Amino acid sequence: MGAKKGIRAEQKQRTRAALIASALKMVADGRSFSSLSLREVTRAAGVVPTAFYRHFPTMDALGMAIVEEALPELRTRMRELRQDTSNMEELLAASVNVFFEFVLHHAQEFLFFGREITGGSSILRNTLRLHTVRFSYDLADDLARIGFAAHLNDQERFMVADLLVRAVLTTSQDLLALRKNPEALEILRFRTAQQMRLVVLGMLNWSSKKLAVAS
Amino acid sequence: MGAKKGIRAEQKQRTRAALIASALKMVADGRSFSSLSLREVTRAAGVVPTAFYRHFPTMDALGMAIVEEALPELRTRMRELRQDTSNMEELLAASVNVFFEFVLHHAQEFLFFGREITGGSSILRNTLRLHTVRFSYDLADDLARIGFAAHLNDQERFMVADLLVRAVLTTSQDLLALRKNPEALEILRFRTAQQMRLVVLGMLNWSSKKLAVAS
DNA sequence: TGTACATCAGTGAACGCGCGTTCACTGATGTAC
DNA sequence: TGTACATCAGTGAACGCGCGTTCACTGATGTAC
Repeated sequence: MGAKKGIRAEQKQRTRAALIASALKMVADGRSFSSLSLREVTRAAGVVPTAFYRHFPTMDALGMAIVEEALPELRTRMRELRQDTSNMEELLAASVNVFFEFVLHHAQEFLFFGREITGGSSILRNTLRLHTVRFSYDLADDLARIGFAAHLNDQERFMVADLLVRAVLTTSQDLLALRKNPEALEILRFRTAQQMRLVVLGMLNWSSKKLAVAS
Repeated sequence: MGAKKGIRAEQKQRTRAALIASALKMVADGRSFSSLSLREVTRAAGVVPTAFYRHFPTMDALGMAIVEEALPELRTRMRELRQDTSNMEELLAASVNVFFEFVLHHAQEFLFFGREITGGSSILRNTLRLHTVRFSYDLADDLARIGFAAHLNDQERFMVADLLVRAVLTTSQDLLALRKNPEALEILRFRTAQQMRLVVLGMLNWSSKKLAVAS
């Protein structure tokens, strides 16, 4: 690993990683990103405050770097998963499992995302929302391609995808809160899979007409 | 209004309201609650910093006061709504409408809730999560009572209620972002109602068995 | 390979500023008689 | 009603502290010849 970048470049990259790791750790420990000070972050990373500016112009820029390092990977992972599964029940289970594993393996990053998608920095907030909408567009595309949603129009497919994405993404915070409790984690995983199946059931029975149900 | 509390008590209550209003305004303007300083809040409220302690021991206590003043009211409102509607389609439309109106009329409070349910103060975060779960339990109860979900067991009814509550509550941030754009607001309202109808459709067709669908 | 110069990641002192909290206070409001 | 004392919401000075950012610097790494 690490091509012939030179000793200086390697060391710089190590410091950059330490700054990111320190900020992530503090947010994962319950702090909000917008209350972190540049001095705290550099102190935890073991460098002097002014060294920060060699890597990022502002704290927001550091936050953006965290987003861009994890979310594109999850996006690719979820799309690939949907390329080669033909059974709907398997697809649902696999989606929930891959998502849960990814979140658990990137726990600090997801605590950060969940916190900051509604957080105090508008640039971070908007970037995270944009990434979320991208997941929904991807899923809407795949729904059209796979064929289960052929009886829906584009707007309706996006509506379904948006609901699925929201339902799954909002579990990530609960998921991480239950990280140390395998039993509760299984209950959440089961319920999330049930909810996705419920949505898919609704989709399969969907018609644009109103429900003709009265009590 | 304002019984015989005495001049002093009235003035104290007015200052307290000014502190809450100042904090809400700053959060609604994009700040995160945990980055607000006690001095900022008192400055905006027009009192001296030390006057704060006559009303709240800490900033967190002020945040808790905001939660307890709005969420119980919404809870009551939603429960009452579900008491006397027998038509499912009407019930869905009315739920979305009442929720949207309530959020739009308590815009600052909901910007605060949406921000702080994942925010930096663990006591605020946990209190907001508790209130959310209460909404789900209420809805699960009502699903059992109304009778559309008689073929589901308790766990399944909670699962459905949890999905509906999440789906609706997570729109509140988008809703508020679109506050000044009636056209986009209508699109969101329409989509949210569609999503609730989709979930209800899934519920009506629910069976605990796996989906027997392959492409 | 050896030398002389350039680059630049990280240093450390210094700055002015807003912070939360303490404390003794003031003076209008409330109460006991 | 009038008086004398008690209460207490809000004041204002003071404190020590951590903050972001500036600046001139050092010395190891990189490069040109």
